[in-house]
Amino acid sequence: MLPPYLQSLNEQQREAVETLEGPLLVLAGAGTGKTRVLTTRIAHILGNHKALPSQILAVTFTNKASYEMRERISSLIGRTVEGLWLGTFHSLCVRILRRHAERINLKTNFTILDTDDSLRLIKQIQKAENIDDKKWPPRAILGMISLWKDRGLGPDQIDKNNLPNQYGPKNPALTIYPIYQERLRILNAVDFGDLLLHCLTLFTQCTDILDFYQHQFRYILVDEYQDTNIAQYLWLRLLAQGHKNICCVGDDDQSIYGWRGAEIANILKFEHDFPGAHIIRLEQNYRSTPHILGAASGLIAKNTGRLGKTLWTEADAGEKVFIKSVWDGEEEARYVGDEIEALQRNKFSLSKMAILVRASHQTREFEERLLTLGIPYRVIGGPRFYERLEIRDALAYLRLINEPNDSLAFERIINTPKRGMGSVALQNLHHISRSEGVSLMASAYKIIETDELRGQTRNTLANFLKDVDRWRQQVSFMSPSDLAKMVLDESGYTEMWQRDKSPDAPGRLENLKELVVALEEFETIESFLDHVSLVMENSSNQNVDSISIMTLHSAKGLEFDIVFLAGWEEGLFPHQRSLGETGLKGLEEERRLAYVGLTRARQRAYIIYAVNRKIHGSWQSSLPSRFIGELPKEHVDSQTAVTALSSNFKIRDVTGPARYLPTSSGKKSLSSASSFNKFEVGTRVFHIKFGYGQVIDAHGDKVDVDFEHSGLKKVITSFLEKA
DNA sequence: AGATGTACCATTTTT
DNA sequence: TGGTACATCT
Repeated sequence: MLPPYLQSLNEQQREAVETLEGPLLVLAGAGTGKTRVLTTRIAHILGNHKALPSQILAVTFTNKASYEMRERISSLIGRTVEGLWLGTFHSLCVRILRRHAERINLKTNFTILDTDDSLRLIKQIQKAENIDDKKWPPRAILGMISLWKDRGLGPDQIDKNNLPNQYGPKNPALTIYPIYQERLRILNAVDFGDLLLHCLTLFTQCTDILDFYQHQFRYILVDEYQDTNIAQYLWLRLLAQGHKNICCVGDDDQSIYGWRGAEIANILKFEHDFPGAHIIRLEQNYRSTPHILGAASGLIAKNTGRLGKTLWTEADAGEKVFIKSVWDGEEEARYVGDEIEALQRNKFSLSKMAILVRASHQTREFEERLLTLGIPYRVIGGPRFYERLEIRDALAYLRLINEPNDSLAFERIINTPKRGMGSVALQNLHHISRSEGVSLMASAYKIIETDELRGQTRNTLANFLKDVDRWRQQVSFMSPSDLAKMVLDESGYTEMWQRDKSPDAPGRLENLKELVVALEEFETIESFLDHVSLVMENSSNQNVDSISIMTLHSAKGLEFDIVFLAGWEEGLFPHQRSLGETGLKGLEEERRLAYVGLTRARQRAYIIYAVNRKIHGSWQSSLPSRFIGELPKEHVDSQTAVTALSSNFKIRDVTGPARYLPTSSGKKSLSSASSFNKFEVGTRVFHIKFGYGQVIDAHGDKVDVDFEHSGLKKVITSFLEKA
């Protein structure tokens, strides 16, 4: 008799769950239930008492995925599970490093720096080393260093004769990398990449520790294997050498993190790395309609070097992928907003819809439109709570209390609120810090013993140091939440915002309160800071039914009934920068991204492209994305012709920018009988804003309507419904 | 020290 | 277009 959780699986899924011994690679296409396989597998291992929770190591791509997996496992086996090693690579590495950091010359209370801090640090180094930050922006330097780290290379492991980059041999990242690592050590801090790198160092240098974990983890499971980078791959391979029970789930067609060092090659050489590996393919798609699946499959077939899967489904045909051409970004947002409202009227819930964009700045126009329409939305992966100015300041206070050598935190708050410690005083501290190789805090202690600073500045600095000392002494007597509240009050930070007359000051005070509340859930400041640096989702996940806006990258692993794919234009998607340097490789990754986007949709997918787009304040005309042309005709419903006409009409409306627009190209004058015939003269129509009315004149997709309440208006047919 | 003004350039994607 | 780095002002 099969346990109930196995009964509902198909043959391949069940095989993937039940093959418990030896290396296993599950090649799972989009929407084939790979996450389900992973959770069921863990439940199965636990249910059969094959292993204790602590003997299972499961790696997911996001923290959110971990939470969801944990919940599903609990519901499958009917009880909560404690002690699983379930998390992202990063969170698992933190867990290990917090135990053993001192073995590799790192203090266990290290701070985890985010990208912002890393950039500031690099900038400081560039200044000190006289490296032009115009020619070599810190972002580029950090990108280079991160890439090395993603490949598992420390500063002393770089092959100077074989630099894998486009910047050439004079690349200052080479100089900066060792200095950067040394500075991090002084700060007692690590960056994202270090988490993996230090963990690797730990495993290779301390064989007893590696032994211990190799023994402990009897079952290793990895989700989204196609997006592991070399460092993560090495990490996994080391740990898997013990029991060799590693189960990786992935889809080469959904590899979209090549730019971050992910290697599809990892999935291709799995058999080689783990001899005797078993391979299972999941090809039955349970998510999308055949039209959506057909469009996506046709698109991805243009890529070369695929492992190749043939997805199929038993679902009913459903609707074709809908392609819509619009005049510009504004109309795009308007169109999407109107569709959303129409769908809402048909009882679709907002939480089942998503707007997916290529680049995060595209979210803005949609946000504005949804705000005016009063449609609740949330931007996934957008500006986050913990990235707000006031929260970062407050966190800096906590960081400094937790680790006084965290100079970046020190620098952030030494003059916030204003204490009269200006740039001159700070430069003095930096000078000492650099020449003696100590932190800013330590430099401050030194300088107040001297006459380097003016009397008053010296006093304020001395007082600040006393304050920090006092706060540090309270750590063991107060809860993190109470301590934070006290620190914010005593430092004058709260007061600073209370005095501030600007309109956003009250909101900031609210956020600070929210931070204090959030802290209540944590036992130590350190655990809270870990949470902040590793967990990215917005804390304000209200229960309001709302539509999601996000980038295609953030949409990975998610699914929605209705998906709006916006901005499918050459240059934007595929993005110009992905084409330039990496050529075909870049293009294929963009195509996989398009594939990921399409396959998020269960019932209906819209693809939208604008004929004109504003870039850096000036208008540019754009061509439809080549991906649109690559979609099999039988699976799409295109309205290109309608829009060509609409462009001509709209030029009259656009006053300034219209000058820069090209005259319409011949290609778009193809006619399709579909949409604008619907609204012939005399048709009774409904308009969202103007209500009911009658068409009195029609030209192209623009019609004159006599509305019962609003009078004569010229409107676009896409706003209209037949009444 | 801090506030105000001006010139310049550009972020594609994120654990 | 809008953010930010630097220069100049009070």
